[in-house]
Amino acid sequence: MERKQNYSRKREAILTALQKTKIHPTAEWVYQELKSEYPDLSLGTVYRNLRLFKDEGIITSVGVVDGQERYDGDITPHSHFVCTNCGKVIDVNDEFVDPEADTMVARKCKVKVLSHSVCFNGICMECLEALKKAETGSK
Amino acid sequence: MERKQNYSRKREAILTALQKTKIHPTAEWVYQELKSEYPDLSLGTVYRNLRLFKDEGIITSVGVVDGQERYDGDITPHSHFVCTNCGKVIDVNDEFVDPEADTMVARKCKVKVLSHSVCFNGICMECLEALKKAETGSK
DNA sequence: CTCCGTGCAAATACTTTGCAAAGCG
DNA sequence: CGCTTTGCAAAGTATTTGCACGGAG
Repeated sequence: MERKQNYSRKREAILTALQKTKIHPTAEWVYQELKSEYPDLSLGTVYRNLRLFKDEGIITSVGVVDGQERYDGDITPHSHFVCTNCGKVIDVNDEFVDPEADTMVARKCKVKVLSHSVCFNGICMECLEALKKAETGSK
Repeated sequence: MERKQNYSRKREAILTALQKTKIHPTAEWVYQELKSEYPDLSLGTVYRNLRLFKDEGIITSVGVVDGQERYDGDITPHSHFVCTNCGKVIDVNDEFVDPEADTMVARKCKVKVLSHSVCFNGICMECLEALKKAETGSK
């Protein structure tokens, strides 16, 4: 049973890369990240496996930011902050939603609620500083 | 020197179409909807104007569902439910987030929070029934 | 041999953009 | 007239898919 050699090494690596980072990467980022270690890795494989993981529920998606899907290897319940300026995604380690919300929505809308997500939008610290600098510089 | 834009019937129509519906449509839907009244309308114009409205803040986006952006002409604070089976988007007329959440996130993450959104995911009533029917039918 | 995972490239799907023409004021 | 808006089509970008090949059992 020691087919850890070549059995699904790339697949494993894709999952690990995703779980190791906190930047909520795009498929392209994962591809670039692993390219040096797996020079023959193809972008299609990354997409295929990310999709597979998502279907299996072992990873999740933050949604599409600036046209690219952002994946998250952390499936524990938490919220996200997305910078509308640079697209950065930051974890917010809190749940701001009423614990009864899912049930309430299910009853009121007559639907089956499987999950919910909270996303804050705004400007991250780095962009705030950069914008401030640009402003004072130009005026 | 007011920056008033030129009046445009098509632009007006695109906005009105969006505000009149509750289905949180795609650009394509808006295009199809207006095509009969404006036979020479082009999809590019729809995209251009939706983007314009969004930048102006007079419409908003629910996000990308199944690869297509879903727009919302209703900018009053409310939540959404998205059916993961058929992609339908339903308004949930409640705010489940702690009113202090934005401030808390801003302080904790050292960012500027401009807005937040809550999205519930699950199966809508129609899909539930269809799935149930298919199940009993096949067994 | 069979199966699964993959590289590669072509295909697809959605959205944006360049440009000339048309429209508003 | 100057400026905005549009149609059209081409371009651009992200993602998916078809197919044959390679490795493992």
